[in-house]
Amino acid sequence: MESIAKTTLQQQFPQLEPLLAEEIANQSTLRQLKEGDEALRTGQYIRSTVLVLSGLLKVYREDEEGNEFLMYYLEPGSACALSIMCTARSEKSQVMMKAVEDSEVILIPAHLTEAWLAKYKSWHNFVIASYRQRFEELLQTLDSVAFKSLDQRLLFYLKRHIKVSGPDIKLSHQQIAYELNSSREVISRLLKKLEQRGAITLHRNSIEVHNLDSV
Amino acid sequence: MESIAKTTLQQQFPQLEPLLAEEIANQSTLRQLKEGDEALRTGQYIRSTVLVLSGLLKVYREDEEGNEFLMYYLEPGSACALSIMCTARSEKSQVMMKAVEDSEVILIPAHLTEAWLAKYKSWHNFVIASYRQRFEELLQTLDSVAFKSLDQRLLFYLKRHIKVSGPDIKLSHQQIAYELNSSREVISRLLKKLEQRGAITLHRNSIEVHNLDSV
DNA sequence: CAACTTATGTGACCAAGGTCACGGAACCTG
DNA sequence: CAGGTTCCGTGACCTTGGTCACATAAGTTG
Repeated sequence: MESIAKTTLQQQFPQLEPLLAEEIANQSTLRQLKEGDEALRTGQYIRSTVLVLSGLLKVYREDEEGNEFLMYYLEPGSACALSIMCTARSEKSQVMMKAVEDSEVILIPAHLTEAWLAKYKSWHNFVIASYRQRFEELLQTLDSVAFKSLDQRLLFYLKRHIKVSGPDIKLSHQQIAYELNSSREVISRLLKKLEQRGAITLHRNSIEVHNLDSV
Repeated sequence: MESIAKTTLQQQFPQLEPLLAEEIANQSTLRQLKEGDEALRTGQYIRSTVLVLSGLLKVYREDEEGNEFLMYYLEPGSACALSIMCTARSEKSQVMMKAVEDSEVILIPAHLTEAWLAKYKSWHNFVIASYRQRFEELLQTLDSVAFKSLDQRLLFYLKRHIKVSGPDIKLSHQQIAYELNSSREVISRLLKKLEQRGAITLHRNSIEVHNLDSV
C-alpha cells in the first residue's frame, strides 16, 4: 500500500495502535470504487473486512423482487461490521454495499482480522464498537419503518443524509423512493409539502435543505 | 451457583470450554424469572451479560407511545448479544426484554465477560456467533416489516413462534397485535382467514396450528 | 433552437390496514 | 346460574400510501 494511504489510514483510524496500522498498511489491499460501484452483493462470499478511507458507501437490504431499503451509511473512519462478522466464518453476505461517491476502501484478508482480535486490544475494541454502532443504527432504521409514517421516515432519511454529505442532497426523487422502498410520486408529493413549509427548496436532481427541525 | 444449574449450564452451552464453565458457575448469579417479568427495560443500564438456561424470553423494541414490536426470542442456550455489547461500555439498553415463560437466566458481571474475550477462545467465538445470529434475526425482522404485507408478517410471526414453543400458541389476538404493532381487529380478521383455509384452528386464548406452509 | 431524454407535478383511483361501534361467546366468580 | 369480565367477530368508515395516466419542466445534443 502506498504511503499516502497509510497517512490517511492513521488520520481516519487514530484509535488503532501504531503497530496495527503498520500491519494494515503492509498486509491489506487498497481498492478504489467509482460512484455506483458495488462493493458487496447479497449472496456473495465475504473474504475481507472493509475499512472506509474516503468517500461514502451505503449498506442496504434487497429482497427477491429487487425492492431495497437503506440500512445505514459508511463514512471514512468506519468499518463494515457485517464484513467483520462474516469473515470470521466466511459466510455469505446478507446485504448489498454500494459506493455513493467515489471511495477508497481497505480490504483486510479474513485470517488477519481474526488473529488481530487476540493480538491487538485496539482492534478488538474497534470491532466491538463497530458492531454496537451498526446494531444501533439498524435499530433506528427498524424503528422508523415499524413505527413511523412515510413523511416522518422521509425526514429521518433526509437528516441522516445531510449528516453524511451536507445540506445539498444530490438525489432524484426516484432514488429516494427506492431507498425508502416507496414510490416516486409519493416522495414527490411529500417533498412538495416540505417545500411549501419552507424546510427545503427543490431543484432538478437535488434538494437544498434549510431546516428540517421546524417541521 | 447450585450444582444443578452448573449441569444445566454445560448442557445448554456445550460449546464453552470446561474451565470457562467453571468460572461462570463460580462467579455468576442465577436469576429466576416468572412469566411476564421484565429482564431489561429500555433506558436501564446494563451491568451484566444474560445467558438463558431455561424458559423463553422475548426481546422487543418499544417507542415513546408504548408501541412495540418483537425483535426475536431468546431460547435456552443463547445469549443476549445486546447485553454483551453494552456491558463492554456500560451503556443503556435500547430494548426491552421480558420472560415469555418462567425462565432461568445467568447474570455474568460485566468486567468478567470483557476479560474472558481474551482469555477463552470459546467465549470469544460464542460472543461473535451470538452477534451474528442476532444481527441476522434483526435483518429478517426488518425485512418482514419493510417488504411484507401484514398477512405475510403474521405467518412469519406464527412460524417463528411455533419454532420456539410448539404448535399450540397460547396468545390472545391482542397480544399478537401488540407484537406486530398492529390492531386486534385486523389480526382477528387475518387469523379467521387462515382458519377458513384450514391452516389453523382458533380457540379462546390459543391457536392450534396445523400447517402454515400450505397457505 | 428542435427533438429527445429525464425529472417532476398532479389528479383520479384503489387497496391495505387502522379505527369505531357494537354484539356475542367463553370463562370466571360469587 | 346471574352477572361481570375478557376475548373474539364483524360491518362501516377513514387514512395512508401505492398505481396509473398524463402534463409539464429542465436539461442535453445534434
